[in-house]
Amino acid sequence: MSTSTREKIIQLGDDLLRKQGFNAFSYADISKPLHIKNAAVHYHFPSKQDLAVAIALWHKDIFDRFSQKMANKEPKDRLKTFLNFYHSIHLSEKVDIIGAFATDWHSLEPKVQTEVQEFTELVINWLSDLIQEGLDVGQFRTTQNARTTALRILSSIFASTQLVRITGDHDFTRVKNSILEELIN
Amino acid sequence: MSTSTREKIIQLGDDLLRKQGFNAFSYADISKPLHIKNAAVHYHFPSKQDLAVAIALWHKDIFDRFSQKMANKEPKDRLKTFLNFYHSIHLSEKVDIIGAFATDWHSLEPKVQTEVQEFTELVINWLSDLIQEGLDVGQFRTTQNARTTALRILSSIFASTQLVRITGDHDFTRVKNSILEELIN
DNA sequence: TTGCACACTTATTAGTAAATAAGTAATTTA
DNA sequence: TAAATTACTTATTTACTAATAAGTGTGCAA
Repeated sequence: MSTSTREKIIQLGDDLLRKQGFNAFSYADISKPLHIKNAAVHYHFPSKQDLAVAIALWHKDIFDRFSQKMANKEPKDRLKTFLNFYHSIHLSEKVDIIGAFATDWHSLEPKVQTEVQEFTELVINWLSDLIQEGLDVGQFRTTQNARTTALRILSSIFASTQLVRITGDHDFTRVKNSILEELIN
Repeated sequence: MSTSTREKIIQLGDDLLRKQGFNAFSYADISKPLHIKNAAVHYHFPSKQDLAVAIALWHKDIFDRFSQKMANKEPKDRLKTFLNFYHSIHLSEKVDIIGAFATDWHSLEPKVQTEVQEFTELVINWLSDLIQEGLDVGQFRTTQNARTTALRILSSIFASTQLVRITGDHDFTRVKNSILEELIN
């Protein structure tokens, strides 16, 4: 199964967005490694904002498949897999897509913002459901409600992908473990 | 007491950095509102990276004065003031300086990175000390050590300034309150 | 009063940005 | 097999970017 040029552009764009920031990469950074011309990228995504929309949609798609695959797993394992996923983001020297979009928020067009908002709600709702389920079966403990706990877990883990760029590696594992410890007896 | 042009450039640069992102603003965005020429900005800060250094140093300076002013307050009040400070960041539609620098990390020169690292350690150490002190006097409870707790609080609160750009206002207060509730009996 | 540092402006440059128009070759469809 | 569609390239444009060289006026110091 070969990857289409369109798909390659999205993946490389995502990589650049999360490694350097949305306004720190250009179409030349995409066209050169793919050995195509600037205009070929514009053929698939007329504007950079169109590319941003496609990247957001791609993440929604990946997350949908992820949550379907995890549907029958128990809450604790779902959370662990989620945190391990962020660990792999950290190891690849990227930051989370939510944070990457958030810091450049005011340079994004409404159509991009809407997609990012939908993706973010998808993740928060998935996390909230997971936590509620864990509370119901007595696997988790927390004094906060499910959405608040979800927000704190999400913010802690995605901020960590940013923070450890500054403070260094060891702090990521520290935060990751503390999230689990806090929730699980 | 009038503000020097140099100071105005730093403050406006900081504003733009945290509203739009480091690579989303130009020297023209600074010179126009201040009614000076592009080259005047370059006179004070020859390169954009020099301006970034100055912004980081400015934050170190502000934080030093903040921590001196708070030195005699009890841990609980220090933490509350710290969280309220982030609330004001959120209200002014900015993100935290640490996150703003982190997402554009790979487009920053070493001299900038070093200053940002030093500022970040300053904040983490201040938070750690505050938490340790709170634990010692029985004002806080946590199963984690002080640095881990500091990292989780910092990441939660600075990520929230980003996250609520996407999800909306109400979630900020939610997270802020949950940080306090979790720590204080 | 001379001269020199300071805080700029004027004017320009070299480079890069996103974006588009027009052309081409290969494949698909009618 | 003619026509249209797809996936590009070539070539160019407009606009902006950071950065710099050279000049200007103002005020202070020797």
